Amino acid sequence: MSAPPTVSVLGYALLGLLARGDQSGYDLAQGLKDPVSFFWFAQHSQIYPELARLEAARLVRHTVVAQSERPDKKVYSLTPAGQQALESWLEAPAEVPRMRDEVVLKAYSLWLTDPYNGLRLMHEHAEAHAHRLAEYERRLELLLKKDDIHRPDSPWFSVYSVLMRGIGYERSYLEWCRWMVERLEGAGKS
Amino acid sequence: MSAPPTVSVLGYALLGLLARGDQSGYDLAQGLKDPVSFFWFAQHSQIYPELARLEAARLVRHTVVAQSERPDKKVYSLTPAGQQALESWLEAPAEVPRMRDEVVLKAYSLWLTDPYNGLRLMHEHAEAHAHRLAEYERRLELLLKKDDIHRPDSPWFSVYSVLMRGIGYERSYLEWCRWMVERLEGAGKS
DNA sequence: CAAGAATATGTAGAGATTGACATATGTAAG
DNA sequence: CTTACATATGTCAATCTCTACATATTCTTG
Repeated sequence: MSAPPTVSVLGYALLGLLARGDQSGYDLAQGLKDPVSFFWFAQHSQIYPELARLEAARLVRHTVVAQSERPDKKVYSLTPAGQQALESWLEAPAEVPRMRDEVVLKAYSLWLTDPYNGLRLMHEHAEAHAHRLAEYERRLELLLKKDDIHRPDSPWFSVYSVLMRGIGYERSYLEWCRWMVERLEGAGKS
Repeated sequence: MSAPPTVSVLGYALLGLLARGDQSGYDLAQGLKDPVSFFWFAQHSQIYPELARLEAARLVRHTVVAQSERPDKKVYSLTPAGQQALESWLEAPAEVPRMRDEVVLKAYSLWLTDPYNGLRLMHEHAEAHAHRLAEYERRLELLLKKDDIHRPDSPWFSVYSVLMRGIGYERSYLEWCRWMVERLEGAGKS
């Protein structure tokens, strides 16, 4: 009768990555960059201790793999208990996510300052989101060539899912930035 | 020659709220709920210490106001230095916000589990976002009756701005949830 | 051969955040 | 009269997160 191990959300993120294949902490840190970073992220300094905790809870285990051309690495894999923990988490309801967005927070005080400041801010971020959107759309195009993506039990379906959310997010953000630019330009004859 | 006081983002959120009018810590906690909560939030246990820090840095000051029908309160107001700090922050560039969204993180592992779990998750969140969207749209309607909202130096312009972002966000989230439901229903003949 | 970049794993300290605990007043409902 | 609720302000401990520090290997570039 052990208490169900308390796993942080980062822990579940790592378990979810490991469910797609065994990886080292370094790989996981990279994996949290590429497609995943827009909905979860962490530094390696957070990942290594978290892996140790997951291992102490017997949700993952590792084997040391010697590499001739690189430093040795610890390759982690899910245990059955880890798989089970991941599935229980998936079945549990999730809070409606709350976001913290410093740009929108600035928008809330933009009335205090010269419209030019807002204009600059919105131009910069329009560019950043346009860039991300283009990148996500490029990936979607590649992804659509697979037919696996339509089967909900395929990991590619999940990649497809989160990519669609990323595109929706970036598109709506970009639209907002452009709307802001219009508004601020229309009035900013200073 | 004092070093420029380091203010947390929460600190700027509070300064931004105080720029709209003097308030108590309790009021600020409420203010961080209503229109603001979708882009920033904090508990009162974070707000009171932060106000103390802002006051130590001379960016705000307070006066105790006795109330006959309620406990006394401390009403905070911006100092000139606080106003200045807020404006400097507005002029500084902002990082492209990264989000942490547990729902999308779950979507990334949904391929591991019965489509029914995903379906339930997406139904729940579709409802939550539809509800928020309706609320924001209701507020927008009220707001559009004001004509102040078109002047970028009016606080109502800023409310308009963040409301538009909120609507864009909720709308794109809702669309995604519904898209997910379609996908999962179409395949989930188990 | 020296410097830099990518791989690889960790620790330490500071700061941010949450949830629980703590206290006090006044009003409204039962 | 008792309970619950809204107002009002705070502290504490645990956890999460970030930045910087620390070390070691191998390959590539100059």
